[in-house]
Amino acid sequence: MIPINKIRNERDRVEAGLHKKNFKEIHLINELLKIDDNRKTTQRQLDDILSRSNNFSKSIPQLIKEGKTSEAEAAKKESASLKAETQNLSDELKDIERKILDIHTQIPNVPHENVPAGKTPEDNVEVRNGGTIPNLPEKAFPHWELTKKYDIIDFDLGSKITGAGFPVYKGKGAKLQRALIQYFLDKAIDAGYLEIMPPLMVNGESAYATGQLPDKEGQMYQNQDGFYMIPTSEVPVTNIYRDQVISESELPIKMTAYSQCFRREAGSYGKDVRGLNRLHQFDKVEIVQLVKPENSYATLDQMVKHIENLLIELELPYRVLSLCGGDMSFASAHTFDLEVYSAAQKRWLEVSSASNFEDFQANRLKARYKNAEGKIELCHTLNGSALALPRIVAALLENNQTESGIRIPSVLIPYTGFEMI
RNA sequence: GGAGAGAUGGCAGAGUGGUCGAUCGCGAUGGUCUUGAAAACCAUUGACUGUAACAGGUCCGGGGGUUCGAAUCCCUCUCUCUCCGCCA
Repeated sequence: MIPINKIRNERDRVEAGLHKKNFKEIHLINELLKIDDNRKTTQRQLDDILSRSNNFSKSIPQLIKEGKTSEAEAAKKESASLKAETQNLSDELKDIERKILDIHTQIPNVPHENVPAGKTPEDNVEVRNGGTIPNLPEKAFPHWELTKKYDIIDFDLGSKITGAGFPVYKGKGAKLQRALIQYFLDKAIDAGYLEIMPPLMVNGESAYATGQLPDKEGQMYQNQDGFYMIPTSEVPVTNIYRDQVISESELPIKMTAYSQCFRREAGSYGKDVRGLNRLHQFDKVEIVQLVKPENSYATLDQMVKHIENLLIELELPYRVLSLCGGDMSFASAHTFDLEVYSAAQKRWLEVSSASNFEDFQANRLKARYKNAEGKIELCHTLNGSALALPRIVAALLENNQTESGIRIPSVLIPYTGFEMI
């Protein structure tokens, strides 16, 4: 949520930004500010009555001590009748606060000024690319055939055991998963991230704090205890700092986590979901940072470079996209997507998304720090996939296929223990 | 799952109906002293809301109740600890 004071003080900039994000309900800004004004006046009325009631209450012990029983009784009556007056006001206030929250949670974050304008993925801007797209022979196989040919990932078996989108990794397929996870974690740890192994289920408060609730409820699996299976480790990891005030010297906080991720992906269909392209359960290594506001964009660049370097070392052709306003997620102020080219499918696959949420997520999380002057401010939060496995595997299998098998990039060989599948 | 005990400021830990937003200690910050540091001593030190700044209001795990007044009494939920049961 955008801090309300920010909306108040920089209203033009906020509205222009929301427009860029293709947000249709700009009128909500006006409603929010109006109802917040209402909140303040109601709060003041209530506080005033409470204050008077408190004064009567406080005088009672003294009056009793002095033996002024009838005056004490009168004070009790005064206080009680004032208290009765507060009932309506405090109900009203609760109602107002509910409305504020309801409106507030519908307003997305404001994009950074460098975010390109646009509404659809076609409007995203390629900022750079790297690697070379391999020239595969005409009869090159898409990964879902390669996985069958070498018997390394079994989609049908997963369907039998659970359902579509829950593949079974076997033999070298399983080893390749572990190798990638280990490699990604090692690189993140080398870059100064603290490894976290979080719970794979979270409660509603956590899901709310990072913004999965209320709008993305349908995307998560929920169990009979009301817990949600995490769609990304961003949720539990970022929630470590929920309701925390940390000291400035602790920043930046850098955390990385491997986890399996669970997404219902209701409504997906067709070639987009074939093979490894879209799964209900998948593996991902995530990087998360909490930083001082003035450093957050330098941090975003640094995170994108980190992810990019992984793709370079894996020898995959990639491109970095700056997402346009309309294609960015609700909470993001600036997002870079990294895509790799899957040579047999002849398409780009998103393998990472790195975002700066500025103070939007921190405001909901209440993740704050105390600066040098002792003032409490919101942190900026960022996260990125480094990396999500399935599409990396898809591209590796397709791009590296040869007559004699699938070549493992050299950086992974120490982890896999084999050079070919 | 059953029985009992508990949850208070960064930590530790008092407080069982009336100036308690909360004693003391540790920690942290500033200062004195010192070449510097340690020690010692002095001072400051919870959050949210609100105001131009004061004032005011709210918060003692969450929610509700009793009362003029609740950290303190009652109900409820969550979590932690001890014992029993079950178990990778």
